[in-house]
Amino acid sequence: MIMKMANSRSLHARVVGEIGESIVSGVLRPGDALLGEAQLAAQMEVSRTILREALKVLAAKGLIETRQKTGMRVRDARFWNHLDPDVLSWRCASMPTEDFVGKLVEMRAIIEPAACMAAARRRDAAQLEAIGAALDAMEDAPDLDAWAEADLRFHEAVLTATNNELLSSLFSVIETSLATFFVMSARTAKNFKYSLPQHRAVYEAIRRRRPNEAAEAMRAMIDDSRTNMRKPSRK
Amino acid sequence: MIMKMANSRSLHARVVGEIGESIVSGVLRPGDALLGEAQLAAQMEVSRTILREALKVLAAKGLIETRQKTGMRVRDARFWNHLDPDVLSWRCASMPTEDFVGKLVEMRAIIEPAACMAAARRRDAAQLEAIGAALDAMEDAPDLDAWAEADLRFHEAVLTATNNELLSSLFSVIETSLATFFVMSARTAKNFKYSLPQHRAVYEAIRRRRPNEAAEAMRAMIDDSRTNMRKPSRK
DNA sequence: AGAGCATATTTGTCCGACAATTGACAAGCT
DNA sequence: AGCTTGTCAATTGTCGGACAAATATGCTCT
Repeated sequence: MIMKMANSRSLHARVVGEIGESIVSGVLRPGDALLGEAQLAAQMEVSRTILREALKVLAAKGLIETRQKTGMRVRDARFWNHLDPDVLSWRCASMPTEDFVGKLVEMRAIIEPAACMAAARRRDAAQLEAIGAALDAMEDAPDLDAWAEADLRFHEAVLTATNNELLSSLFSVIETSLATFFVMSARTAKNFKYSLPQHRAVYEAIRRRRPNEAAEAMRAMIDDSRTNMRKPSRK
Repeated sequence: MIMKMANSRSLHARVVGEIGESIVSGVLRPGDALLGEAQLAAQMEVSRTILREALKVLAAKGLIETRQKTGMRVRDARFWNHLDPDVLSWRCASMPTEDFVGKLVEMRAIIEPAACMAAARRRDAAQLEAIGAALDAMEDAPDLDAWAEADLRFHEAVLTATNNELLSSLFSVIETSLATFFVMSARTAKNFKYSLPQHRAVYEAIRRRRPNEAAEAMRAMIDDSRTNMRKPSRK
């Protein structure tokens, strides 16, 4: 009686997740040798075929390297695709370090104001509408979950409105940063809409096609959330 | 007599490259259905096992999705991991469009000044030394190839000096952008060192720990390279 | 002791088989 | 007729075994 239903994902997805998380979270350190394919497959209770599919995916993300006879080793962190959505989420699976949260916020502070500027210049009507719809959903959000969902949609819509898919691909970073922020500030669930005016300011600046104002409004919003995240550690 | 040596890479790497490039370059359009695994494997002259390893990697990059019974389809471009080093390089394999080059430069203009600022604040002695070494190599470069190699190292060293691995992971974008620039400006191979003073200015600002000066110097350098890239199309 | 060789171990590749999923179609019921 | 239901078939998902290729290790011979 095996309870495989723990994760409904396909087998190889489960294996990728387990090993990937072990590596990114530091259980397996760079330079460590993974046991051979055969033993690893047995330990995970999958066939070698499936394990190898998973290993190829991890290798594509830069997490491991494999050479014949020597076996597989965890690569040094500087080779990892840190921007890969999976790598990011694995990194936050076990409560992210304060250090990492700081790096996420730094990325937001670099990306989002610049994205607002680009969006204010190049957004079309439909893209503005998408941002507005997210803003409305934030305003009508009955609880923190609904707010969080709409908030993510807002920031994604802004990225999309830049019409630069390289920029919008960075949404996974913003997503991870915001998700972390939500769990860290869950206790202050009472007035979770406090940042609505700031979001509205961003929307208005983009609507009126004012790049500098949009960037400035976004910068203010990020600064604000930065200080709000420091509060818990101050107590 | 099969000439497999065309690409010395392993089989699955070759398959990943071929299919990935077909998708990213537009030969296969989003929504297109790939033939079944069996036929595809036969067409590529590899076993289904190898093909499947390749497909999993492509799926991990967001390029394809696979469902039972339906088969495999190319996903919409908005799901692609545009920042994945492989995806970036595939995109430039067949002469990148002017539109894409513009997006690459926009990314540089966002990332690198911010990175210079962070590097000026947080770099340690060894990281400064790495930047300086790359600068020296640029100065001593005998030809364009040596210059290009040192130039890449310079920008990578700056990214590394930010001590934010998320930021340094964006090097693949800068790398692609610079590589494109080198091939587009190959004709002006005579005075290929014209940007040396600008690089030196960046180095000096980082050495003296002047964030704003460093960012400004980098901005000037990017603006300059932007105009130099427009020249060919002006004629 | 050093160079070269034999060997064993590990990954790379291939094959054939069966299970699971699910779109499509046909049959039957209301 | 329209809807439901059940069967079928096509495709991916998973498995195990087999052999090839590469190479670290240790042995042998000089």
